[in-house]
Amino acid sequence: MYDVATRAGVSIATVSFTYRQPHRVRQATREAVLAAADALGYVPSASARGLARGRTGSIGLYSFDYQQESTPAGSAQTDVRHFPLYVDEVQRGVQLECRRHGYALMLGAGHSARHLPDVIDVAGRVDGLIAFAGSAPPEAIAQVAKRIPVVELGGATGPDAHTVLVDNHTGMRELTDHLVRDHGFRRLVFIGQQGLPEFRARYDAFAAGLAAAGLAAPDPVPSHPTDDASTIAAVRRHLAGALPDAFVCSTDQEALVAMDTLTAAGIGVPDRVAVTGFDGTVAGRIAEPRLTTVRQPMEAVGRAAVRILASRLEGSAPDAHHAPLAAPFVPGASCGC
Amino acid sequence: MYDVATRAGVSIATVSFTYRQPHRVRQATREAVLAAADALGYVPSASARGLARGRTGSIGLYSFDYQQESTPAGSAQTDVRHFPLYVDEVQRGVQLECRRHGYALMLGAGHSARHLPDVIDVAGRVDGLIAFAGSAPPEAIAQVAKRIPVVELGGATGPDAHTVLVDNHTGMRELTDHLVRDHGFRRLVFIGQQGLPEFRARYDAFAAGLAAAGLAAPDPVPSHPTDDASTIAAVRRHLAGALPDAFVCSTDQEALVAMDTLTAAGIGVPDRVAVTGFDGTVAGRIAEPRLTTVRQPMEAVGRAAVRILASRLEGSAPDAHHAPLAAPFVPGASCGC
DNA sequence: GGAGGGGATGGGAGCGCTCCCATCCATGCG
DNA sequence: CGCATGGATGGGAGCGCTCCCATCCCCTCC
Repeated sequence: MYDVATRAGVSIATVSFTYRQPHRVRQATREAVLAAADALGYVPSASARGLARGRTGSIGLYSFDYQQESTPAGSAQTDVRHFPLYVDEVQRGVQLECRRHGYALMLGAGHSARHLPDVIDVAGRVDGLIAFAGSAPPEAIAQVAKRIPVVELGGATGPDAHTVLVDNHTGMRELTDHLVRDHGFRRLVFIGQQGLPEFRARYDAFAAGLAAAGLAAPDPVPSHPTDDASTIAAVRRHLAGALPDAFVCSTDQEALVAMDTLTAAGIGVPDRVAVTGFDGTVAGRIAEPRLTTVRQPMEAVGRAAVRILASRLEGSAPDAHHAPLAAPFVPGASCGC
Repeated sequence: MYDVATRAGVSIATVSFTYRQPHRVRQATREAVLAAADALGYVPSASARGLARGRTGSIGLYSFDYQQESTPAGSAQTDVRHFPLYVDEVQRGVQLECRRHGYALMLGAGHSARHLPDVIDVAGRVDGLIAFAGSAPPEAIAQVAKRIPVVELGGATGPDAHTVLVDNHTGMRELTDHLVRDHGFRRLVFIGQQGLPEFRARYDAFAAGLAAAGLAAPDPVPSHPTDDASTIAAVRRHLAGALPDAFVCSTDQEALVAMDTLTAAGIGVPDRVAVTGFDGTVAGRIAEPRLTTVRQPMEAVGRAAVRILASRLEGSAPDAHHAPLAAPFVPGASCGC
């Protein structure tokens, strides 16, 4: 910048103004500065700018560090890793909305190796942060939230905790009703973790559906969407005795793994047992059989998250309490339809 | 940091050392500092660090600003926009490899609205940049390349221009041979732009294939992968007279649009005309009919780009001249197979 | 022709952190 | 018991930019 100023015959303040408040600089001066910058190949330092302004102009997205390696070959869903997961589809929405608002997007992920930029690190680089609940320690997220606006996807709303509301209940209830009413299933097993509000909502809807049919809801069988081994174990546990009528999974990812596990064990889906998911990922859509699921508006979730941050950052009134986004039940073939 | 230092009863230098050179600080001191940081909810400023160190620890990815809006409903491939395109799949590779190396990833995109962070802007925030050829003005990329290492995907290699080499020729040649030899096609039309080296290589391979069969290669029909309208126009131009035997497209995206256009015009693919693509995107894989194409190792391309930057940034010797990545011919159903 | 105004420009103090040196302290040795 | 030695700290000068003020210059108006 000093060089540019020298070359243009102005002070560094003027160079700065040329970029930040162009209207305050005379046309001729502005052109001279830009010409000099061009000739010198001036690339402004975002670090310096960020330091001086106190804002970086970028938003961070912190997500899971899913498997680096591909699924072992041989499984029916081998290709699954090449299709966008829930996280990826939300990310797309975040990306698009960031562009629209003119924010750069900083990506980080945790839960694994050493060198990884952790959530605090990412937080230090951005004006606002979007994080998937469970991707980072809650304390860390809370700490960050005290400094910059944070949207925790799948988390709870609180004083300085924002989230994008999705109606997890209705779709799962419909799905459950469908299994019970239309298919006449009685023995349903629920697979999935209960750690996060959104997952609890899904189980609750499931349980409510069973209750409405006069059935007792079994406890959820623990499994974690990012840990396939846990899902496999959860399914295997039910292969011994009488097979249930259906495995209702908390996420598509788990449902796909479940289908794989069953198929590998020689148990046909949906012939001998139904499997359902939740999310509506591409992988589930092209799986064979096509997954019965509840489709979250993933891109919309990502976009909404950015909008919340943007309104926070720009001081404009937040969207008030927006209505939860709808997540419709989407019957596929994996339930036997 | 000042507060942390005060609270821990040390100087700010010691706080800094605690993070950057932990081994130089006595254990007890280190713990005191970390405890204070924790209690205070200290979030280090990456801007300040970046400014002081001269490096940010992040890598930038600059790509196309594809359509914000979804494809108009009603077309057979309506869903295509929801599947990862070439760019997305490369991005996945970049993301994964960045994580592995401990870099944060900064995303930017251009070619549209006003507020968008442009390539220079992104460049100012990172230590190294990966850009898709054609996503930003060549001069801008050249300018950036003078300051930080840049990998231009699909671009040419030069003095301070890196790129990831992909063998565009072999696969396209095989594809062409397949159409001519196995299907006996004679009238082939090539659709695609010629602006970038990789696209030229594809056309050249196509032309070489025809030449080997004693056929004259028609000039490529201009079309741009990110501008569906141009592709539609290119196809329509050939609907009047005798239909060609096949439309050989420069990218999957164009091939999908071509299929759509043909279907909409009542011309069955592959019954009345064959269509082929290039890239091997998910969208092509699940299209109906499944697209005959050449599959680029997209994730590997992204990973390789990061590795090149990493070696540049860390001073280690670059990978020497790596062999071009292979891009195999993948027959589908859209050619009539 | 001079005063008054307003826009254009320059000065300069930080922004929060890193890292080179200088300083200091605790040991071990003569 | 004094001194050399080496590791542990503190001081402080920037890193490149923004933006508040002060200054200056040119115009307009009386």
